[in-house]
Amino acid sequence: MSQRRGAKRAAAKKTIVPPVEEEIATNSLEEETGTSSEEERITKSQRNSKKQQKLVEEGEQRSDETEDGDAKIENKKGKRTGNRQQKSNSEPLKKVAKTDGKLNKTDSDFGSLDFTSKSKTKDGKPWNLKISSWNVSGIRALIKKNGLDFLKHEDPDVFCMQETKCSTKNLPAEAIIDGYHKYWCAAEKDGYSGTSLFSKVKPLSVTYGIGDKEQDKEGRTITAEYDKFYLVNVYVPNSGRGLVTLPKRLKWNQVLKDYLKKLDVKKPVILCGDLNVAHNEIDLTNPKTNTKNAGFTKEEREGMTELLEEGYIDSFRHLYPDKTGSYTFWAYFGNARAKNVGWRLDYFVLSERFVGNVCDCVNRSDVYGSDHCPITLFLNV
Amino acid sequence: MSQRRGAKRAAAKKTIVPPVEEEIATNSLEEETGTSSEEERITKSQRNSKKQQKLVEEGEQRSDETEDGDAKIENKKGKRTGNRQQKSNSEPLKKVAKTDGKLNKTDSDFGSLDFTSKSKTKDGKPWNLKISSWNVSGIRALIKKNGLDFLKHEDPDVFCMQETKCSTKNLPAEAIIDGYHKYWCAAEKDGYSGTSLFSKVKPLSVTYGIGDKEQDKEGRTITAEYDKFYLVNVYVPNSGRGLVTLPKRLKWNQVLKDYLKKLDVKKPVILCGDLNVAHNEIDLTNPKTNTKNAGFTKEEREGMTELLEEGYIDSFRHLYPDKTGSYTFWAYFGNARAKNVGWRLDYFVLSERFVGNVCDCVNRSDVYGSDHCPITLFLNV
DNA sequence: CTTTGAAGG
DNA sequence: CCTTTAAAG
Repeated sequence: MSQRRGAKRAAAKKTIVPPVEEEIATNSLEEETGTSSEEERITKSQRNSKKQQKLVEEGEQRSDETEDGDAKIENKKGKRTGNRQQKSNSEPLKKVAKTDGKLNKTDSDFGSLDFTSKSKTKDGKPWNLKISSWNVSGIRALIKKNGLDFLKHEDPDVFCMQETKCSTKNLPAEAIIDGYHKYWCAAEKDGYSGTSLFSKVKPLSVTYGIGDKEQDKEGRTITAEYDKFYLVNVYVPNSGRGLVTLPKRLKWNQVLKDYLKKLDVKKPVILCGDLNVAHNEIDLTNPKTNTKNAGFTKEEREGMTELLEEGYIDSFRHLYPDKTGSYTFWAYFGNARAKNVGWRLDYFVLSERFVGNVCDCVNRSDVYGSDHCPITLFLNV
Repeated sequence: MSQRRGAKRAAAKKTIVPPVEEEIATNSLEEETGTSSEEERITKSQRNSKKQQKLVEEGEQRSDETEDGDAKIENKKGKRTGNRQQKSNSEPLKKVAKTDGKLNKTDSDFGSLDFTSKSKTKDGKPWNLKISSWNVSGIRALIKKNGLDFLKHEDPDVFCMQETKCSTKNLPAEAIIDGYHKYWCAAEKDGYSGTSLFSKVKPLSVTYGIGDKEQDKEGRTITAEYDKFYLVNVYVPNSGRGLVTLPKRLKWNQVLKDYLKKLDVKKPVILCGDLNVAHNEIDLTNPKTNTKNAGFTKEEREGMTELLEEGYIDSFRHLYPDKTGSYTFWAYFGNARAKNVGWRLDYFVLSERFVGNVCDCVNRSDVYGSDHCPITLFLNV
């Protein structure tokens, strides 16, 4: 069953129009069926020039919402391979979270958290657009823990996920949140990586990947074009234990930088997601002992610096240059989260010329369900 | 923590002596340290002629019980391999069963079950020896479900397990049940197959395998020699989906038959365990639809027939020739157990000349925790 | 420590 | 459907 969304907004913002269709893509953007609406309409020709898009596929799938607003998706019977029964497409998850055996906290106390914000731009303009980003570390596990209840409370206009770890054909029905246009970008490899973007307003265009044949197999990037900016949702490759994939990661950094540069000449860019690097010593609890570990090597940190030098701002650090102990990731082991032994790996990085539009940027460290917490950006656009 | 055992015996039987040591073997029998006692003493020379025993191994391990009878075993720190933390040897299991998400029943209502028996031999002699056998489908999972509480209630003199799926070094402390001599036979492949034998009375000898180099890598057989008989605990190879391992299985049948023959010339044999075959149509719910499935092929059934023709008795069927609907295995899927759509795959097969010693043979179909249920043999010896 | 999928049942 | 492991984080 789809979630019912209890809107609860503090400041004024532009009206959101519900008419909706959904896009699910495994490393590719599928045809749209629904009609777009409102001011941010996009022409057919615009949408069809999907440069980065790669059409791979099997198991394609789409879902249109019903008139009463309840998400309903096709329920094809899974084909049998031998005796092994395959899960049907997007059935509700049958299992609930095994709260019993968990050693780490999984439940958020949403009732006691405050998601409101009266933040304004430097010029005093109130926020009217909210973007959230979350490395969910497996959307199916998150759903079992009721982690997507976050959306009921945060109610962002745009929601970006990383590490969904779910092929399109295995998406549970609970992932089809009502009221958003939904875009899925899965890795070729089942259960690995994967990103998703939910948007109340239909983007002018949505593309997948950063134009690198190899890297784009891993479902790491979704770009949504809006009237005033590009939003790029990324899950940057982890450099791995023993830094085995550091070379791949550094190459990715270069390709991403080039990719953003091309967008930035057209419109301001908002890059969000898990950048898999703590930029400076202030961005993690144990800088001294982690210089040889993935996420805090010299090379990764320099990559972040080089990116910013292209003309981007780390919005959180821009607003809170001296704030310590504010992280977005805590290892599952060692009771790290309870001790706030963490890393700031998730960012909203935006074009310098857009920084005047920023109202606030917060790390939702009290929201559980993953080893990362969500982050939220408040903008006036 | 080790289990405390609440003895509750209905009929008289010979006294059991507690002094205890333990043997844990990965495909091999380790040196004993404890002193054997009582009438069934075994000479050093006898014990050292372990013909079938194969000394492979790594990760050897032993445990001696403390004076107050509480099982205590060495707690070597797991060595680290890279960043990956290995579990320490035989620590108590930290996680409890995820009762939440289970679709199948896992808890036995021991309080309402009757494990007593007034059964007698044909000649009217009361039982004085009880042997239980259970394919536990993963001893660690069973323990999380408190499945070994079965022992507190059944309180057998000998307990045979199949599919322990646990290398010796990963055995949880809860597996070290007090009051038994314990023998473990694990497969070379971690988490696969594996058998165990617990005995209140120390066997005259214990050997592993059936004398086949290949087959004996899989930890499928433990033979315990007693004064009056041999007890052979087996986990017969499954023929697999699509019968891919049927040839291996048929070879196994031959080797086992030859192995038993050699024992049988010395003493009567009791073969117990998961024979992975439903012998006749009466032994499964759906004989018609399963003739091409592992466990009910012509070849497997004939293998069972050929074994019995060597001079053995299927004790359950001998006692209850027409009893229908009495099974020892139900597939986890399709709610099979609740519907009693099952198979009789677990047996006590014994030498014809020993059948006069049988008092009863029962399938404990109300004991949960595995896809098999325990079976229990009552004997007068 | 946790999430995936795979093999095996 | 369930239990194991391996790979990845």
